[in-house]
Amino acid sequence: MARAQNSAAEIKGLPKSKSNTQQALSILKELILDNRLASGSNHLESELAEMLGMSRTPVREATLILEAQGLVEVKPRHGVKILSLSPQDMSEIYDILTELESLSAELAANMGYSEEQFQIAETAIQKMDEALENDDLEAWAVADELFHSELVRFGNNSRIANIYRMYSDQVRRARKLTLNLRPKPTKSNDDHRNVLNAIRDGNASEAQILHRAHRIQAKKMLIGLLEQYGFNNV
Amino acid sequence: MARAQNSAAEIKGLPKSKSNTQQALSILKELILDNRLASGSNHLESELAEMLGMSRTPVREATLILEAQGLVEVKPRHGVKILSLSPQDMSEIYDILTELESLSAELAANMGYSEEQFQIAETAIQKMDEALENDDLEAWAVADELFHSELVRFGNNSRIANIYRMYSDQVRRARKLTLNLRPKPTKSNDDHRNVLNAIRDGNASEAQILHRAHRIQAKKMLIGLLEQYGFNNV
DNA sequence: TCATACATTTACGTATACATTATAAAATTA
DNA sequence: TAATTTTATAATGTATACGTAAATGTATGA
Repeated sequence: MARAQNSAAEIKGLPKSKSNTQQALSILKELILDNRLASGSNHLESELAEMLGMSRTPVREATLILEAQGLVEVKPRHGVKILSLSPQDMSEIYDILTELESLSAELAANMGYSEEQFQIAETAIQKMDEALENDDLEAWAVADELFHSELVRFGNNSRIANIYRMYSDQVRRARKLTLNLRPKPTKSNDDHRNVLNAIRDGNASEAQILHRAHRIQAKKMLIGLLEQYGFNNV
Repeated sequence: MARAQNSAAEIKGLPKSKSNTQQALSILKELILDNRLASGSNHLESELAEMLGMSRTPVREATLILEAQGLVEVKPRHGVKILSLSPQDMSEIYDILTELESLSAELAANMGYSEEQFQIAETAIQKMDEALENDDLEAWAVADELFHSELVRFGNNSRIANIYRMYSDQVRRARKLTLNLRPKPTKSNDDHRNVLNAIRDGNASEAQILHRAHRIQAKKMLIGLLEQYGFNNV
């Protein structure tokens, strides 16, 4: 049955044939983030394997990795449980990202990057402006995410980048729900610009303080919405 | 060959028979942290499987988890590579822990714990004092670690606790090397006491600031030693 | 001698078979 | 009926078989 090798890729129309384990990983992640695998639900290995058109082995490996990343819990005999994202969970994640991104901003300011290296971040900010003018919140969210990931990259701490990557999926998941409920993020754009300028100027503590403030603000807004609209188990 | 089930446990004399995957995980972790699997070295799955007295399957699962935790890198055809802990790596880890522990201190101060709940932390500090009097650095390190883990527990953020757990192994690894080189940690004890008092008093920003300062100090010392004594690849 | 093509080896990725064991259902007893 | 034991079921954990492909070695020709 080695012919089933690429079936999952074929079904999903994914680009290239990574290993089945990697495919299972990204597909499952996608399903979880889209809430097509509902939070709190349990799924047997064999069930997932069948769904993905591969054997249990790669699925099992994928779930173990997902567990290490905090997206699921593997409960022997109950299948893998999709963990939920309560406001409490989001609060935890936001707190962590606030600290680590702010630190990144601080580190970035001390790195002394050249103007050229700010290109992507600069573009991201511009795109956010454009998106706002066009009332295209989707595009805004994408650009916003790009800015944040650039910031983390500037921090030059690979472990922070890993942690960020780990949680960014879940942040995206929460954001998806609140994107159309939140006020127009005009202030966000200003915040970003100020942070970037502080980094440019090599003003580490300013960069850190500004970014932290921005994050705390964003958290308050998001958690408020999640609670208000009762997304208790996303 | 299902009789090989517990052989690994038997060999190592471990407590109970968790799954082989879990055993492989903890044994490998131990070997890595003790540097008995040298940093930078590569090991084939089959080699590790034989060493642990089990088949490739659980070993493979364990290495995937270890990879997700950042201790190894799985390189197809080259085996799993034991990642090294350069001063740069330790610097990254310390930076992260500094932020997250300081945040924990801040959160802890806002939680309003009762005196009773500080029991363990209080004991830890006392043990650190005793250990210093007896010049027992091992005992000091154990108590110090206990204090830090209590602090993280107080923060009441399960994800921070996870991250902390993930890196604490590596911190221990580095500390092992520097424990006898560092100056007597008398100031550390004072620092801890002050942080705990600030938490007691519900003084969040003070707790945060004190702990951050403590951490930054510790980092400077540790990294300095690592560089000075040339532990470039622990 | 060097480069290139071809053959060989071997480690990995995956499927599958099987052993183990937790759960639930059934049966027994008080 | 309720509690307890037994049995059956089914899902997991593990071993193993095997195809595939990467890395290495070998041979050939320039």
